[in-house]
Amino acid sequence: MSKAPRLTRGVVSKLTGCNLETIRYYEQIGLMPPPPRSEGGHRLYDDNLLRRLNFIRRCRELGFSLEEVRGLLTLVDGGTYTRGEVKDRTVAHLRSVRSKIVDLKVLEKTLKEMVSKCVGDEVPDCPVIDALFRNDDRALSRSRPRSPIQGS
Amino acid sequence: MSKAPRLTRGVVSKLTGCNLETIRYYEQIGLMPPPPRSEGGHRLYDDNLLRRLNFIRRCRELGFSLEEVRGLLTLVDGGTYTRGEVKDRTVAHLRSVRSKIVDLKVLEKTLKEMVSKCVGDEVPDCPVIDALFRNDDRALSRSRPRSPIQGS
DNA sequence: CTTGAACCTGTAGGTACTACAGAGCGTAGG
DNA sequence: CCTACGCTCTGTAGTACCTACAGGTTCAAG
Repeated sequence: MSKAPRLTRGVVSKLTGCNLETIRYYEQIGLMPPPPRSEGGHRLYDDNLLRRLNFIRRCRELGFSLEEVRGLLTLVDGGTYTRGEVKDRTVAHLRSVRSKIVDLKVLEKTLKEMVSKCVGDEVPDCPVIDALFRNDDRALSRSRPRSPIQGS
Repeated sequence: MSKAPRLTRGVVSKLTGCNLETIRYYEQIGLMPPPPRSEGGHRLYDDNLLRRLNFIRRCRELGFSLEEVRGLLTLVDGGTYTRGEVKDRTVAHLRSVRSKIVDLKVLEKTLKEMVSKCVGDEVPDCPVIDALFRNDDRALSRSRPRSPIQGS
């Protein structure tokens, strides 16, 4: 029998890549529920909480603000929303997710081209991104998320 | 003949969706070069600067930290890097871009399923994201960007 | 030439972490 | 059982990245 490792804050931090202190912060602001504690008061997480934290962390890395993440989590948690509200919010999130995918694919394409050009002898002092991300249609309809991810 | 609109800070702000003050901030920290000024000292941008700001803004929305954006811009600006450095950095960026795309696609799929379930009568108080983003292979190799986008 | 919107600078405030100090818990080794 | 050392606890201060405001100047429409 493999013994299950105690999911303490430090372990969870390593497993998720989330900074140790940030875990406590997310609990403070109510993104993570307060976990059960040991006799002596140490936090003890479980798989559900681990997945939740993973979800939060990845959303942050994808440029969603804490409030947006909260919104997504509330959808999942089954909050006090009506059918219509849930659907509207989900559709809105879906739109912004798709917009991000589009932008990332453009960036991917550009970087890929840069790499292939770098095979040659010279740094192709490329004005590539100049051609990129011109100011297109979406200018006035952009979603403007607020989100930092400070790193360790 | 269509008259070209003067690209003042306010106009640029509206065109890019970037907060008025943030434009000045990016100039302060050297992400945007100081633009030419009018007689009276007002900033006057051009298409290049507009594209650059657009690029920065979108990168931020995609969860890249300011330092990562700076890195990307330096590649483009043709900095003082050697061939090898340029390539290594580009490949690294490419990897993180692809990782983001993967995550976003998972999220897209989940949200899509939620929407389709919302057609019915009930809010399907879905534990969907529970199954999502489990703690997979990448746990220890994650890139941990720092990035906020505060909103308007 | 007036007048109000847009811009200027400097500075203070806000969000989202991140690090530190000083004390307590927990467990492996003796 | 006891010690020792690492991990965790709390509160608080500091950092990164904006965002808003105050008090004054410029610009352009009328």
